[in-house]
Amino acid sequence: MNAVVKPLYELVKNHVLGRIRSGELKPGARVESEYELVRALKVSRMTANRALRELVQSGVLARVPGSGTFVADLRSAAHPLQIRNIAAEIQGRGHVHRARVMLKELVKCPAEIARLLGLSDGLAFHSLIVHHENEAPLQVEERFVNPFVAPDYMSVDFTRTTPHEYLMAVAPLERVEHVVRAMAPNPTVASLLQLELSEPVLLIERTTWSQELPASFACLYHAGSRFELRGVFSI
Amino acid sequence: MNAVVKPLYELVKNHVLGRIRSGELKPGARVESEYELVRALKVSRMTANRALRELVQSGVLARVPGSGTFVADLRSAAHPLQIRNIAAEIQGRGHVHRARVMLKELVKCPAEIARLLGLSDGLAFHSLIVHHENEAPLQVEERFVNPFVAPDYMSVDFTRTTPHEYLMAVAPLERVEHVVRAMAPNPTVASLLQLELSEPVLLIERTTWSQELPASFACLYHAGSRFELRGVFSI
DNA sequence: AAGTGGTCTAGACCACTGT
DNA sequence: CAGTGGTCTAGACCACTTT
Repeated sequence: MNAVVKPLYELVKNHVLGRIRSGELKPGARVESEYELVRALKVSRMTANRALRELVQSGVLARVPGSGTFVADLRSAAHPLQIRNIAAEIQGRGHVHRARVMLKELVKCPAEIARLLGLSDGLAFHSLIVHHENEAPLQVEERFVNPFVAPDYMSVDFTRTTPHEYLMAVAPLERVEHVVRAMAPNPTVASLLQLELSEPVLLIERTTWSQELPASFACLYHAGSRFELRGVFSI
Repeated sequence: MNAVVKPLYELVKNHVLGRIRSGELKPGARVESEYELVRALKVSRMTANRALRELVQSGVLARVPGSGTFVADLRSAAHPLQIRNIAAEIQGRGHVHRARVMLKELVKCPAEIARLLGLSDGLAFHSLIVHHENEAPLQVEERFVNPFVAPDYMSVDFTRTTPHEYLMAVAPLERVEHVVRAMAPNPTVASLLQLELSEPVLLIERTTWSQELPASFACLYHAGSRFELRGVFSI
């Protein structure tokens, strides 16, 4: 096993995250000041500062100069610019990612998707996975994969590797296309995300190309109340 | 007035970004080491380190311990959230765009927005416009504008020029930040979009910077059933 | 061996908030 | 006024990659 030596600022982050996870600190509650962390954890102020700054960056905390640091209203954020995978996203927030594999099969897929993936026989790998953040369902990922691009897809353990990670490894992405929309969930998605049918869902449809071939088509469903997309442009 | 003093690490980031934007540094190219930046820009190593670390975080650079810092390969040619002009969008589909100006006023804006726009007195221009496609409401645009960036905002005829067009004309964009989410509409938005309260809405919150200043904050509401965001990445 | 990134410290000055 | 966050410095030690 790897005896992982965590950086000090990670320990500081975990100290704060622990108090939030345990319920001791609710959204809006005040967090220790940098000097309090310095005294309590015997770290330098720069280390405490980095820990708090990164927790702000990942959306866990909010800071008000001259006033204090507070627990942010819990809402997930993702970065469409970096095509990150959901597991890294969740772990970056210091939370636990768990994937539940609901389906993993070879199917004759709908005609529209067969056409999108350029499959003459319509046969594609199909997976349905629910990604959890701290045991709360965050994303339902339904994916159709081109067998010619990723022939070993069925033998991957998706509780350890996300489909996205696997696809990136076997066939580097050339092109990604996204469609984002707001919609009401269908009963299956609502149930998997533990939502009422009236609660809006943010859907990202993602098509990827690799080796000059359409590689996969994914529908990523998220609870509107627990997920947001963030992006930055700079010129 | 707003005498903006940029943090040193921002200047370091801009130094590197400038060399990338100009084309001097291509993806894969080596960037100055931390010590080189220390010597060249007369900053401390911690400052150079923070600048480079944040550029890694935003996907611009990649670092290899023991080796060096490099321009990241995966650059998005287009953003999922393209800077779109709703009027051009609609006209591009061969349809008729019409804007109804519901509000155009100078207001004391909410504290959070005043902070975002860097307004000490909290006074900002405020507009509320409904954009129609062939007489059907497509987007509700609520916008707060920094008077220091666009002092003539109140005299613009928004039935002829969109706020976005006007802002682009008077002050070229430097940076845009987006947050996208799915939500249920509030009664005002539902009524303006002619929606049931149960129909999901796609909200884009957009903050723009110009001339080194926060220029505007906009909430763009769209009927989930009539609007989607599209984007492409290429490598 | 020299260079590089990763981390950490113990100070410092500033602007702002709250009392 | 004391407390807070925001930034910055000039050192330091370490593990790693490159030469």
